[in-house]
Amino acid sequence: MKPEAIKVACSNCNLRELCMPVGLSDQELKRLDDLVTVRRKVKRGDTLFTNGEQFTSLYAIRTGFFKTSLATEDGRDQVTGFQMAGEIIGLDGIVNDQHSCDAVALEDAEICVIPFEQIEEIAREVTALQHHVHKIMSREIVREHGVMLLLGSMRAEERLAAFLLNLVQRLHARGFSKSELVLRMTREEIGSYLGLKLETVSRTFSKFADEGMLEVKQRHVRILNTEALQSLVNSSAT
Amino acid sequence: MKPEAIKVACSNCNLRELCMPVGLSDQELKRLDDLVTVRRKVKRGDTLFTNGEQFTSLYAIRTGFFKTSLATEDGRDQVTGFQMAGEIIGLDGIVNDQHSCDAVALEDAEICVIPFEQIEEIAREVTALQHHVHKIMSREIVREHGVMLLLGSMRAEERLAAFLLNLVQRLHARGFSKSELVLRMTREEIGSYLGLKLETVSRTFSKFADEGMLEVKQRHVRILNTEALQSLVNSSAT
DNA sequence: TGCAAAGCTTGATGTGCATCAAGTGATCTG
DNA sequence: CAGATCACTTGATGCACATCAAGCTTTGCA
Repeated sequence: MKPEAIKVACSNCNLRELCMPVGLSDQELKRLDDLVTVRRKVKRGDTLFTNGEQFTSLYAIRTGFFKTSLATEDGRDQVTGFQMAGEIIGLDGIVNDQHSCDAVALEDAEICVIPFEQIEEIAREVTALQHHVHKIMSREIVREHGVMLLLGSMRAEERLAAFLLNLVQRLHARGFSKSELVLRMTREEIGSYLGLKLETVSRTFSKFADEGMLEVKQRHVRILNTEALQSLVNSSAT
Repeated sequence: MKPEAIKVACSNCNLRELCMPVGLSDQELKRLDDLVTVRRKVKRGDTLFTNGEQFTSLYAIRTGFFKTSLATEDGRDQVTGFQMAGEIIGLDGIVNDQHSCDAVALEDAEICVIPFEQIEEIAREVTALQHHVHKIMSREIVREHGVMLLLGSMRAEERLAAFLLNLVQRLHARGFSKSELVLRMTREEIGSYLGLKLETVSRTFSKFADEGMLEVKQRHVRILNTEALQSLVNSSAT
């Protein structure tokens, strides 16, 4: 079955309100359906795009889980984000017409391919889409500010607590539990994102478990004391 | 003299090519002139906008130097960037219609106020402006990826070297020296940006000077060995 | 212009996280 | 399903940077 054979339309997508503007007229919705013509499956471990690759499209995640990361010639590797259903990736590619990071699926995923030229074309006509695109990009900028705060001023425990709370909050917004989650990434990937070594991540998980804040079984995490985690995050700074 | 009394127009601004799209027709340029109707002076130490303040406009820096920073209730303070002439600030405010960081002038500055609603309106008609706005936001996202790499994986010397090279490169693009610069910010602000304490910043400056890579007299810095700094940045990662 | 405050440097000491290392438990694959 | 690989945990040790402290220089303001 060719990808085109799947009925692809934003108007009947149950993730629409996550990745597209709401409150559109029927006519505007119809315009929107022109945006997405191709869906693509990405297997776990495969890349959606890589650094240096030509930029043509943004990608809306329908299912699955991604990481984006930056690799330098000298062997550094920084995970810049983890993305889940309803989130948009690829914004880094706009400025130079080529992607500047890698996007790798951490579990089997399905994504909507949204050619950026079409986004711009339709955004000129549909004000709500135009504004939505601006908001998505602004949101990413603000998110990264938060990561800078985390990397620049927090200690290991605070970083991991903030990370877990953020993850669970986003999952909750998608209908999952407020307190239980399955990590899709390794300790090393968490560490890379948080500016820590994998051993430190592991130790901190153990410490949280010892203190009764978490239950940790490999990648299964249950949060037992959200408040305690929260107060770790906004506590004691210099 | 009221601000309006100053002749304000992008079409005859010598910074145009830094903050606005190039290659426009005369008619498009005329449209662009509608964008900026107000210039504002900001004294050193004054804020251009603050966290929580309603978002209405982006700001193009004509002269002067700014820092943006994030302050949390618990006393953390993270400098998220330093901005100079030709750069645009305020993008953080779009997503929630209010600013999420503070922008403070580090020297007397003059900025162009660009109401965001007008940007969106004109961007619908002038494709080049639309694309330009997207690029500016994407560039900021990519820049922050770089900062994440720095904060997440570099040691103190590497961070400071990367910081200095970035600053001097941006200044050079504005016609200043490739090797000499005057820092507009304190050691503490540099430290906040780089995730270091001011003492560490100071010591690292001294170390670079001892090794003959820099000449440092307070805020006056002369780079004596760019290559050495550069090779520090892309060296020895784990 | 003179004093206070702010900014910077440098030294001594402490500590949070990295590094090195070894072993166990999960997961993949032929 | 057996062996190999990968992921994770935990302990011992080391080091880069933070912290604490003191003195110096520059800047700003009465």
